[in-house]
Amino acid sequence: MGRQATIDSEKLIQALINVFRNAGYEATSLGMLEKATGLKKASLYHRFPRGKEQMAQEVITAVDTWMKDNIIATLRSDAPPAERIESLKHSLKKLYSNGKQACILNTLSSPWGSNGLFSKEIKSMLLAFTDSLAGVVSDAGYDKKESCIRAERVIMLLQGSLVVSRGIGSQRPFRDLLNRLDVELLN
Amino acid sequence: MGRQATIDSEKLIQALINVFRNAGYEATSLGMLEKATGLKKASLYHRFPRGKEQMAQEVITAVDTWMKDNIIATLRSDAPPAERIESLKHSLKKLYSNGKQACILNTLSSPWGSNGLFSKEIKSMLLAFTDSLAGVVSDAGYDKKESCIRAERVIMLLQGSLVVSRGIGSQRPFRDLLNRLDVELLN
DNA sequence: GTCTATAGTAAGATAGAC
DNA sequence: GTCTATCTTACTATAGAC
Repeated sequence: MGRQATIDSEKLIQALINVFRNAGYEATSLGMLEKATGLKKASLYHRFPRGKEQMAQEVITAVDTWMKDNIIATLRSDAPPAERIESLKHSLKKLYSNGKQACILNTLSSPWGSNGLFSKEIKSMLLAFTDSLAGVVSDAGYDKKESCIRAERVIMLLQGSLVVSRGIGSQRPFRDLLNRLDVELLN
Repeated sequence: MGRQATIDSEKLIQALINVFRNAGYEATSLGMLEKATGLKKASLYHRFPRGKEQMAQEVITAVDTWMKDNIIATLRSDAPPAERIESLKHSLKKLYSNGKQACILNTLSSPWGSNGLFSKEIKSMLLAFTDSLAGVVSDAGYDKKESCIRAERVIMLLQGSLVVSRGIGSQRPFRDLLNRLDVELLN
């Protein structure tokens, strides 16, 4: 066996996620990634030979996996709708540090018609989230069309609450939304 | 009189706005600004001696003025609430090119606790927008607390619809929200 | 697997001619 | 007021020692 890694890939990818989602792709420098991971540039290139672009790609992939394993899977479980929503609340609270962290789907998204590096993954995650959430509303007795409207509205409220929370420097909008989640969906 | 400017400051600032709001501050390069304005670096420095930072500052100021003169002033007029909302609809449609353009309050905002360059202005604009919108709801007969909740909710829906529209590459979420604006505010 | 050192490139910013 | 040319710095990326 060769030398041990000074940071396991789990913690490593988590450090990378935190930089990219707060700064966005272009604003993220290797210097920031060095500081966040405790690894020097050359070491980062050893693990990610294609550099910054590869790091961002693996970050997006890790987020996608986390979303599927946690958010989506729970929303598609066979628990009662109210329970699934309660579970979603806790996942979102954790994911966004109760409103202090931006959403990476927002900060890594690119301008219209620019074929951004992560456009495909971002679109796919937003649609999967909306679709699985609509399923919960549908299971609670609403028809398909109304379920889709409510699900998409809650996704917009979620993204908007993070934008507003960051903009005014208060976690309140995000926290308030979480407390109203069930009402917004099932009322 | 000296030589004439090849681009008047009105068009110039508009070109700068379009770059900054689509790319964000860090990702915006002088090269992009050269292309968008048709002016060379040195000419941009002639008009904005403190460079990129000053350009972004004047961009934010211009947006702030536009918001006050259009959105806020209209929302605070003495027209019937339904008319003011209808007017808001058209302002937003124009401001965001019917959902194709991101909101500069989102793309220029900085991570939590980072004392971003534009934090003060962004917060002030979000609060003024929310407050004036709450006034409309209040004039329609709702009590103060409920008016604030509805106003903030619509601001979040607006920001969220722009995030989702960009994320999935469709103007539909933004357009749908505009069509439901009056319902969301006045029920 | 991690590091120091360095090459190469792009960005922000300035000087001076016209 | 705008330009070309240049300076300086910061960043991405690589080479090679340990």
